[in-house]
Amino acid sequence: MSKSKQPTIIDVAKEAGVSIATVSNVINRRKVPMAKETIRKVEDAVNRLGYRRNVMATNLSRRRSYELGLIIPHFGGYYGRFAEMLEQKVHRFGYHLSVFSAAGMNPEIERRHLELLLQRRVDGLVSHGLAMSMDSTRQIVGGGMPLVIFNGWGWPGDMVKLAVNLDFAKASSEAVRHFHENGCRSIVYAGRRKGLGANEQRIQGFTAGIQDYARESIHAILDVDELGIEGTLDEALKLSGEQKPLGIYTFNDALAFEILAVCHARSIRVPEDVKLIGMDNELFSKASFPAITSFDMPVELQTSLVAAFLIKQIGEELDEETEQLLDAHLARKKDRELLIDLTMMARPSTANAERPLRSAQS
Amino acid sequence: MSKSKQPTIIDVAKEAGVSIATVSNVINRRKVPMAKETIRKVEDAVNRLGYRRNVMATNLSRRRSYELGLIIPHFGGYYGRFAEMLEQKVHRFGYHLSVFSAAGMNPEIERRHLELLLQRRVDGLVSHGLAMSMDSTRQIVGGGMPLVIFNGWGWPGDMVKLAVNLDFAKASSEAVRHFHENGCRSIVYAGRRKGLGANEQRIQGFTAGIQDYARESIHAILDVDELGIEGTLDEALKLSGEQKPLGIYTFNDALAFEILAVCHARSIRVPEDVKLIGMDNELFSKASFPAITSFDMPVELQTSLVAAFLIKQIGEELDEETEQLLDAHLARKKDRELLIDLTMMARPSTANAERPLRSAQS
DNA sequence: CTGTTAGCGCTTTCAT
DNA sequence: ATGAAAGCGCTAACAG
Repeated sequence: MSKSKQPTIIDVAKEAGVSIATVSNVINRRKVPMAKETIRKVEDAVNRLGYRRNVMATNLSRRRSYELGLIIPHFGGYYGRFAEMLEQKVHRFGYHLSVFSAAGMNPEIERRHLELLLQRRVDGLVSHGLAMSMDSTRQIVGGGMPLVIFNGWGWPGDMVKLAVNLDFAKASSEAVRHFHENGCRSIVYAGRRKGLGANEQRIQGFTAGIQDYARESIHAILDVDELGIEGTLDEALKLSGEQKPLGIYTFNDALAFEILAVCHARSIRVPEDVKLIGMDNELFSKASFPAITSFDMPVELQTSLVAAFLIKQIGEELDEETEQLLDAHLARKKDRELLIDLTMMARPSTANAERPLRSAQS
Repeated sequence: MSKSKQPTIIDVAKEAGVSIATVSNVINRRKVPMAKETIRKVEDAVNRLGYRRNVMATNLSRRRSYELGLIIPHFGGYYGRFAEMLEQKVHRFGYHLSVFSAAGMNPEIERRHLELLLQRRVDGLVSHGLAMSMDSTRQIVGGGMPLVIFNGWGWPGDMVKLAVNLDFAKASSEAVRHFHENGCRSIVYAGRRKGLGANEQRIQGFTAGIQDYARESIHAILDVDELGIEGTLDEALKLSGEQKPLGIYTFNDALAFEILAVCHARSIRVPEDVKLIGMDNELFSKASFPAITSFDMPVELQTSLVAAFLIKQIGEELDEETEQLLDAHLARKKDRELLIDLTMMARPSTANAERPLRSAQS
């Protein structure tokens, strides 16, 4: 047939008895007027030959890749869901999403992925706040690459146009209130230093929450990376003394879960003696015993906003609906940061005999 | 400076005062002899301009993409780890991996991803056994695309050259034995119909295990999709009658975990009354209370084999070490299927007062 | 409505 | 050791 394996646009043109320009036109469904008959002929030829356009040639010619890159720390839990949703969102605008996992923030792998993305000439980038180094970012953005960060704090305004962040601070404050309302007389935050910005947001919100709702309670901020699981629990217990019940708000569900296991092992009653609140609303927090109160992350909304903003920044038109959604949120952004509320899922781990559960259930 | 944004090889050539062919040569570190001075000049120019080669042009010219595609049902747990590891493996051979999640086996999304992969002219494909339809597969493989399946059963030999599968059947048989050795007098398998091939492998191994090790015990195969979690437990309990303890082997850890929660809620003692074995060795199975016995999946080995075979099929040379690894395993493949052993992680959920834990711990 | 043609940025003979 | 030139497959003016 032809030289290489797959048929090209030339083969199709020949088969259909038209020029390659015409083939290109019908393939791309351009707005140029074409004879119905011609369209049919071309489509027939395409099917007969099993023609499939070569994206590399297309993009080279168009000087656009219609590809967006996403860099996340790993594929698990929230990030995996985020990637999946974002892919769907950008697809609506005709873009494809290339997802890269930094394999646990390995900087070398991160650089490699970033480099590849750039060599691919992606039209835009979205990155988790921790996945990219300041250096890489500055260089890239300086080169004019549209970029939006999610869950990133402390980025200089000249580098990042917009960060779409989950409001961990607010959620943390709510966690304190929830503990307080459910009778906790001592409250601690068990954080992860390596959670970096996300951890700091929680600390900030926790502190504010204590001020606002539970100033008189015993409270503390503990570092699990330093104390270990058991050590953290020991310390919390020691601090609380007779001031029970003790509320422990953790960096994430995984941590809450581990603490719960230790409680079980030591016959510490949850929620009677210790109440637990996690973060992420992982499946196991719902299915554990007792089920753990947690915060649900509105991935749907977050990815919608990220996609909308990025697409717009690239210079594409948004549909009416998306435009409005974006505007509505952009209106209340402060300082290049868009905050998205988390939803508390109250569950038995914070139940109180005298009070029914409040907030969203599951 | 130049017309569009990014500098091209032409700009570099101009800057270095050489021809583009020369630039191409030094960039690709070809074996052709070049003057040291020339190399230096070119590299300087590259750095000065911040040149970054355009992959689309490169690939178009080479008529190869050096890109491999991976299709998985979703990014969670095992699959996410698989993707991450495979990416590293193929990178050693100079290939890049594009990962696509079929978003829970949505066939429309699957087709879209597949189509894109083909339009990108990937050099090879690896797919989860369930992620691709027979139709797509036949068409693609017929077109000469190298493909390797992992965890797929029942693929006709004309379509799939090799399937690299985890030996769920063997593991399931071991689970039965483990239950039996730890005193279970009734044993059930709680499966998921929608687990398809993977579920059938488990059923097959479970049945064989009963024959081999526990013929006299009460046993049954239950379908959780039909009975629900509670229903499954009820049924298992009813069947077992006075024949305690009851061993429940589940399709995966998530399921075991849910059953455990119900046991807690009903004050059924684990492992005294009910013993549990899961599959996947998820983090929460290790951290739950009691920790759940499970099977660890050797993702490292599996991805190594998948990568090695695929790369070889593409026609690339393997290094000595990889070649040997592949040969060693290929030697004991039967019928286009390569089986990989899982490792049991015995934990308290199957503990027996009279017997210490056996097998690998954690 | 359809065809001609000039690129897109890079690789790869083949000369020199 | 280096360069000229012919593509790779497709898009997008621009003519007709």
